[in-house]
Amino acid sequence: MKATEQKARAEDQRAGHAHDLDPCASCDARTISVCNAIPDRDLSRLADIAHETMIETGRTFITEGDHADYFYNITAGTARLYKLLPDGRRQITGFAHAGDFLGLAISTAYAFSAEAIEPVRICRFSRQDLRRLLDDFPEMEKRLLDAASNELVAAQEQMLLLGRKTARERLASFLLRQDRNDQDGPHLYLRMTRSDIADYLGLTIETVSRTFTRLRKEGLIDIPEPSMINIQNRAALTQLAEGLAG
Amino acid sequence: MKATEQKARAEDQRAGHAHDLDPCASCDARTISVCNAIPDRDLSRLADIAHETMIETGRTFITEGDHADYFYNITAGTARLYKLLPDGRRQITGFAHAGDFLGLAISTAYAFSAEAIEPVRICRFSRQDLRRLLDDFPEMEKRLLDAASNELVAAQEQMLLLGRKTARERLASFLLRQDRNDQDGPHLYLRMTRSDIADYLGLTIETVSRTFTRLRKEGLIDIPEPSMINIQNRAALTQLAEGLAG
DNA sequence: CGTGCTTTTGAAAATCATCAAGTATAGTGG
DNA sequence: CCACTATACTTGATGATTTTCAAAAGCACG
Repeated sequence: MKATEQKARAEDQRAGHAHDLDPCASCDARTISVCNAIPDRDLSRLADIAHETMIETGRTFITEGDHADYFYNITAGTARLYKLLPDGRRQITGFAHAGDFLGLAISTAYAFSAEAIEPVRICRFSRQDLRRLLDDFPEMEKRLLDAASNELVAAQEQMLLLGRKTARERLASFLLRQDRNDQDGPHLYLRMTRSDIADYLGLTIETVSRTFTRLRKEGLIDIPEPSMINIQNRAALTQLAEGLAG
Repeated sequence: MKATEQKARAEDQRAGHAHDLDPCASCDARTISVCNAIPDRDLSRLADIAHETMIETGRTFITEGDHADYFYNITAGTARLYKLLPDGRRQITGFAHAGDFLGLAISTAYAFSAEAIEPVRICRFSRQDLRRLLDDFPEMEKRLLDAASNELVAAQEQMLLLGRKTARERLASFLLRQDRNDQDGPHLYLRMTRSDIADYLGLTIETVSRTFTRLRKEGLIDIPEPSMINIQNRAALTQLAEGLAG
């Protein structure tokens, strides 16, 4: 075991994660990630090339344009993925959660940056190591293809939102999507700021705020605090998200 | 050989394509498509499950929401891929050319519709047949993953365009991208209408037309006829596409 | 030479952005 | 415990880009 790996292991134990000889076997995210394609008896192969690290809130761990030497698997937390224009305009292309992988880009450079918006735990693989692993476990390649296909579908849905939906429709779509993904009980907790939401939906923070207020006044949602939303009228919100309401 | 396949073969010969015993071996699109992952000696395996068809201009051959039973490989022509909102608003998510594959969606339904905007030749595979082929030729799965990764990068770039670029910047980006893809000599020939361009860039046809006119008056481009564009000042257009110019 | 379609151009309207305060909320240090 | 600061969020007034509505011009086709 390399020193860097020992360090990562130690960090992880401080974070309160018990480990036997095979950290991948006890990984919370395994069953929901591409790693599940590796059979139990071969998990040590995976652990040998995985490098687990904690990323504190606000830290950028992938930078658009950098040489894409590593592949990442998020095992806890949330990251925002974004692209920048030279003058600072930002487009958030998605939010990554436990089970998501990043850095698939075949090209030599990352196509986006990734920054933790709450503490994130990542598993890092070098591209070479991953390539060898994929050669030995074709099932994992299938999983990656499935995951990439799903991301592509989500990206197409987002293009429809950005290109053709109004601010109200964008917010309605966003809330319903968040609600579907994050099942945190009756409330919907937004892990991102208004600024993140704006840059994700192609709007400004003012428009996001105003639109939330309007949806609240119309009784479609309730906002007990800025990052907590209750959906009050799901039917109306759904109609709105599909572009069927004023 | 099944009757339907004989019919397809016959159609194809009418279209002027010579065939030996193995149509995949003589396919113009093979070298630029995922089919290239199949070694020459196994091409008959591919040909056995492929069903080649001509699609006339204007015909929709994939409908969003339909059960995704088939996988398609475009071997000639151009198709527009789009999503619709119930009230008719349309977002074109891309244009597919020879070598592109469609219908990767893992989910049971197609996420978009596909319509020929000039005569298109497609190779159709049933999902089951393809699955078996992929199991036997892991290299093809790798190719699909590479292709999906590239599509994902393009989709993220398009999200930046739709969410954060002005009309001028969108048109500049569009023209440069088209120019990079279609190397038809000195001119850039647009295969799609203004309406298609508008629905691809999240604009209206009027805005597209006005913006083209303005770019022409400023000397960045020349428009000898509506579907033919000459880039006059590539540097300025590039600056504009990156958001660095007024 | 109409007829229908695409494209272009003009004027008015609307949505959303920008500019500008003002209000919460959380964290810090006295 | 209370200012004090920093940050996020909200709200208001104004403005600009883009859309909508409308019509004319250009082209292909029968």
